[in-house]
Amino acid sequence: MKTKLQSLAGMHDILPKDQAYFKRVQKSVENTTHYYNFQKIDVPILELAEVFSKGAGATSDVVEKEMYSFRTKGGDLIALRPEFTPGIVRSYIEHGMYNLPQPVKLWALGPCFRHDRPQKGRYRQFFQASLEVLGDKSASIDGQIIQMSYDILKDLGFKNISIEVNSIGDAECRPYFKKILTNYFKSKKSSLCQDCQRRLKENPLRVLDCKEEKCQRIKAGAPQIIDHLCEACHAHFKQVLEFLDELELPYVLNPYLVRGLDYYTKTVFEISEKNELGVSYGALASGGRYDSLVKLLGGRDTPACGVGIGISRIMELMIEKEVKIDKKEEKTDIFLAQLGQAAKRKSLKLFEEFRAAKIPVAESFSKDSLRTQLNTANKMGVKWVLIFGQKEALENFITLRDMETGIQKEIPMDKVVEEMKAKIKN
RNA sequence: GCGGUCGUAGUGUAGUGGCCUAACACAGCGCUCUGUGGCAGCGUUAACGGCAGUUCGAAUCUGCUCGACCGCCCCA
Repeated sequence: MKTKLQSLAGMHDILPKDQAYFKRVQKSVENTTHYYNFQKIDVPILELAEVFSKGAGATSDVVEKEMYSFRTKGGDLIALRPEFTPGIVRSYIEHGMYNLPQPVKLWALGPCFRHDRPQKGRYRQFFQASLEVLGDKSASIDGQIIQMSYDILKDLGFKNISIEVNSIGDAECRPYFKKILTNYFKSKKSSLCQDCQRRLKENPLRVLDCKEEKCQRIKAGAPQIIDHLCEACHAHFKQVLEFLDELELPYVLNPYLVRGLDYYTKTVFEISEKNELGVSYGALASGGRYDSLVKLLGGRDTPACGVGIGISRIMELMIEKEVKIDKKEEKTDIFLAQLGQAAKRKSLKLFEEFRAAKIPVAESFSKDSLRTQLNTANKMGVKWVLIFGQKEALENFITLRDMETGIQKEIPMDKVVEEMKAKIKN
C-alpha cells in the first residue's frame, strides 16, 4: 500500500450509484434527436491535431493551451478531441455527405478532453453530446437547435433555464466592430480595471464580460455588435429571434456573449440553469452557427449550426439538486432466500427458471442464515422475498414474503414463476 | 498556465509536538443463527494522500509533490 493509486487530475469515475443519471441524460438526448430526425454518428476520440486547430483558431485557448496533443511514433501530431464539431465536420467532408439530401443532421455523444485547471463542473475528461446540422443556412435551423437543447434540459427536470443569445457577425462585419470597440475602450483605458486593460490587448470582446463596477459603467456606453452587423447577419439574426418568439422560448438578448472559438459566425447562444439568486452553475449547453468551418477544413462552402451539451455538468447538477429519476428499470423486486443444503441446490435451479422467464432476481446463495438474507434483501429494497427452506423443498412449495407488510403466503412450486411475473407487472 | 484554501478507515467527524498501540458514529465482514429484515448482542476489517526535512519525539511544524475545491484565464 505504499503507492496509492488515484485518478489523474480532472478525471473521474462515474460510479454505479450515479449510472442511472448518466443513462437518463443519454436517453433524453436520444429521444430528442430521434424526434427531430437526427442520425447518430460516432467519430474517433483521436484525430490529427490539425482537425481541431484549423478551424478553432490558433489563438483560442481551447486549442492553444488546453488540447491533449502528442506525436505518434510515425511523427503525426494527433490530439484527443476537445469537442465534437471539428471531427464531425471532417467526417462530413471525408465521406462526401454533401451528396446526401441537405441538410445533414447528426448527433454524437462521448468523452471529450481539455487540459485546463479542473474545478467543479469542469473536468479534463468530460462527456458531451453534440448536435450538428450541416448544409442549411436558414435561421430556422438555429431556432431548432436551441429548441432541442431547451427540450432536453426541460425533460431532465430543469426549471429555471436561461437562454442567452447574441450574434457575433461574420468575416464581413466582425473585424470592423472589433476596431470600433477597441477604439472606444482605448479612449477610456485609464478608467478600466487592471484586468480589463490587459483584456483590451488580448481579447477586447472580453472586456464586456467584466464584473468590476467601474468597467460595468463604461461598458454600458460601449457600442454593441448587434448595431454593427452587416445586412446579411442582421437579417439572419432578426429571423432567429422571430423563430425563438414563435417557439415561445424564454431567451434573453446578451450583447456581451462571445465565443472562444474562431469558427463561430452569426448566432451564438448559451443555456444555463439559474438558482434562486440568479447565479448560474456554468453553461449546460452552448453553440451557434459556424458557416465558415466546413470550407476551412477543406470542404465546400457549407453553412452549419450546432450545439455542445455538457452531459457531465448536467449529470452533476441533477445529482446535486437530487432530481428524482425513475430508477425502476435498475431495481430488482424479488429476492430468493434459501435455507439448508437441499433447498440451496434447488434454489439455483429456480433462479435459472426466473432468468429464462426474464425476471431479474436477487440472491445471496453464499449466505446460510435466513436473518442475514432478509437483512440483505431489506437493504436492497426489494418488494418480495421468496423463502425456500427444508420444509418448502420437501412439500414442494415456496413462501412468499411481502417486505412492506410482512404478510406471507405459500405458493405451489410450479406456479411460482408465473405468479411472480404477474406481481412485478404492476 | 498563475494565485489561494484544504487532504485522518468506505462515509461523516474527533485528535493540532509526547497522554496516539490514533478515537467515535454509520457502513462492511463474521458469529450467535438451518426459519424471518426494516434500532438485537458480541467480535472483526480498515485511515493520518505521497516523499523528504526539523526534532530526543511528528497526524500535528517546514519544504516539495499528488489530488480536491475556490478565484483568474478560459470553457461543456
